[in-house]
Amino acid sequence: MSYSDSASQILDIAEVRMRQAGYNAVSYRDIAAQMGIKSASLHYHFPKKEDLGVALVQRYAAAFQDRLLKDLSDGDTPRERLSTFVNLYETALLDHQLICLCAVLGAEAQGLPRRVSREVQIFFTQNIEWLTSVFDEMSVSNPDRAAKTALSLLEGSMIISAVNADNSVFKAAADLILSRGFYRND
Amino acid sequence: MSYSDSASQILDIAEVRMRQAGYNAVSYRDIAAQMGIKSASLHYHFPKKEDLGVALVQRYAAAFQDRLLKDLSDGDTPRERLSTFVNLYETALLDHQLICLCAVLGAEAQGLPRRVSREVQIFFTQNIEWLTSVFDEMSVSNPDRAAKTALSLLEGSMIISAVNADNSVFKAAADLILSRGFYRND
DNA sequence: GTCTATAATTTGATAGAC
DNA sequence: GTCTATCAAATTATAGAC
Repeated sequence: MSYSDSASQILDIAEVRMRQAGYNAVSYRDIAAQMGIKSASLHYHFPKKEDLGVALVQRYAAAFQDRLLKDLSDGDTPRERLSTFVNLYETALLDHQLICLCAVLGAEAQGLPRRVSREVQIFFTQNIEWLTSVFDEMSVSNPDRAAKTALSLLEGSMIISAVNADNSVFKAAADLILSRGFYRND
Repeated sequence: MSYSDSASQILDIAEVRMRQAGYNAVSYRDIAAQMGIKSASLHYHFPKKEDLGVALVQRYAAAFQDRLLKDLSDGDTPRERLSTFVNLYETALLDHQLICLCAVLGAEAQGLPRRVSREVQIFFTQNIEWLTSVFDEMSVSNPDRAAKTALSLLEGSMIISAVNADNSVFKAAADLILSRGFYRND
């Protein structure tokens, strides 16, 4: 999926706002104002808000995958790949002070158009699958469990860190995921 | 803080909707419709929506503390107290299919009135402090770190479990928190 | 405490010209 | 692709009667 310059700019503005304040806080009027155009023009690119929401999550998930592949190197150990994964979340929080889009939308999923919440579900599922395969290579006794807890740690700690303005919460989560104790057998 | 019957009912309805779809998805009109009264009447109890939001989080946090104290027994070991804490979250998710109110509001905190987001912050901070004291009694090497990761696990896994309609994510998080490996030294 | 009436604003959305 | 013009609906909120 590729977008025009205008469509990309719409998605850029919408993404920032949505990651700060949620789906319902994003309005065509505000986006258009930031772009210096009229809100009616946005409907040319995304006829319904639902279309904008779906495109946003799809682009976000694709960009996440792209970035992950670019940051990975051929000779990386499973543990290094895990670290790269965690770093993607860390960069978003520390450099851009933004929570994961899917954490925000996931929290209000029952109020979203189904097409949007389905994309969020796909993002979580793909992340869990990717993490499971990494933990599997690390010979963790229960890779699926490790993957689910690791993703929960990242998403949950982002939220608490942002609210409390305390990055130590995220760092504690990231450290735990990368610690030996995390994937050691019980 | 105590509320009249009407105020309590308003808060009840608002809480369910907010935990499903977020702050902006709650409207005076919808609440009034469910109560069989007019939306203007709600302003007698909560003049501004911000007041409703603040009252909601305060009541939620107080009810959480009350329930925790009631569920705890005098002879409980630290480990049993931890289990009781986790059970509060588990009950909300499994029995009522609701995410923690503060997880939802925390995710969109940057778009909330400051008085509301401050209450969310207080809830998180108090939970971390309570958990820290429990982990401290368990002789965990870093109780603060354990508390922050435990809360992150609970909040994050609730969101993912709800979106994916897969309670195994929450169970994996709960199991990890209560496992020996979680609070073992690295 | 609840009502009627009303206001001001915002919002998503459409039709049709350029 | 963007504009003007317009709309219907929703939303928060207030004033004043009952």
